[in-house]
Amino acid sequence: MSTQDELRVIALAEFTSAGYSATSLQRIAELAGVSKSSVLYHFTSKEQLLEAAISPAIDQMETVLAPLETIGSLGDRQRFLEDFVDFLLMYRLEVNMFINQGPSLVDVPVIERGSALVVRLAQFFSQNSQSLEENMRFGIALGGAAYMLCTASTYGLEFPADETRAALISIMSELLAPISTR
Amino acid sequence: MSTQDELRVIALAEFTSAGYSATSLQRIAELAGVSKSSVLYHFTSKEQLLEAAISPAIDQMETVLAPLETIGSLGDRQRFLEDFVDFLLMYRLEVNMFINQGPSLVDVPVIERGSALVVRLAQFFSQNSQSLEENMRFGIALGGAAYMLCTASTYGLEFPADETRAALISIMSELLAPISTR
DNA sequence: GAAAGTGCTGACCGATCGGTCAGCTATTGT
DNA sequence: ACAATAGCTGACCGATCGGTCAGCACTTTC
Repeated sequence: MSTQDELRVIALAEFTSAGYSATSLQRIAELAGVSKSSVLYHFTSKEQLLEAAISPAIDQMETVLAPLETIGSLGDRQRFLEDFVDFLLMYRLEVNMFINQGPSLVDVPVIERGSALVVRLAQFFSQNSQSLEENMRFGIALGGAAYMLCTASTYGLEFPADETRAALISIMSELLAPISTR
Repeated sequence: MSTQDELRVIALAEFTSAGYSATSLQRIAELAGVSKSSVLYHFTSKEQLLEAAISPAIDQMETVLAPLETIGSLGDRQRFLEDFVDFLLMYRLEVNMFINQGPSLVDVPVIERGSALVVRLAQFFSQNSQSLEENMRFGIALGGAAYMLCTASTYGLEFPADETRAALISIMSELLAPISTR
């Protein structure tokens, strides 16, 4: 793995566990075994390092959300939900970072791009409905999944991946059931 | 309201929205219209200000969790859930702070006190059970509620309090249903 | 009315922050 | 053989961080 990739991985892990502003470039450099100057050689600024760390996840989220408006049958919905859960599992660090620290990282372009996607997703799930409970179901499913997927590993709880996936699909489809069966 | 109380309220709001380490004492002082020295007169350190800001919530959580082990009937469980939801609503800023930033604030005494309470609560909901899905249901309910209660106000979504309460009780009791009806 | 205490302040401290820059070494292209 | 480029570094910069301290204004106590 190239130094640049290594730095991106290390930065993402630190940003997620300690918080973006609590993580110094010096700290990232030490964990990677290089100098702070080297970090700033590969990335022009701390903010650009953040962008590089989470933009692949936002790109993938864009792809996953692409077929959103064409969803028709219940099968489509189930398929979409599974794809979305797979996305959450694959990019759980980035998602957790975005969900938990996003509000404090406004004006970072990649964060705003992600926020727009979440808004679009939320609108789909609450379209033609002002129901408070349905909005809350969506928010709890999203925020809860993000929380669960990261604090589990933080607290040392290791779960088998496929079992986690099955449980997550089950819970989220239950949470969103009143919406998808309307 | 005394200056000390004002500082606590302002600090809590800033810590929650911008993050603990991203919030400077200077910023808190400016928002309160006093000098940074004045902040450090009322609170001996930034960490102690954090303690003062969220310890009332942890105290209340201790009170709410006190009857946990004596819960027997389904009525007890419903009553407990409602009390817990009321606690979440009353201290939503503190809970959000604790859930989202807790992992990065280890070794702060009040945070560890809160973590111990969450562990106790999680153990109650998963007692005599190693089921992954039940653990995830609890985590999603807790993390999702914390996320929803704060980002709702962050994104400008204002909901009537009693309706929010009813929806939250409904969703959480559904999420924890497989547990409480075992 | 002196003494003590409360609330608050500006000046100042060392440490650390993100970021710049000149220059070193090693590889690559011609 | 030589120039160019890539990767990386230490020295250094101004700004800001959390925190200390002497002292000011005002109120309370005796």
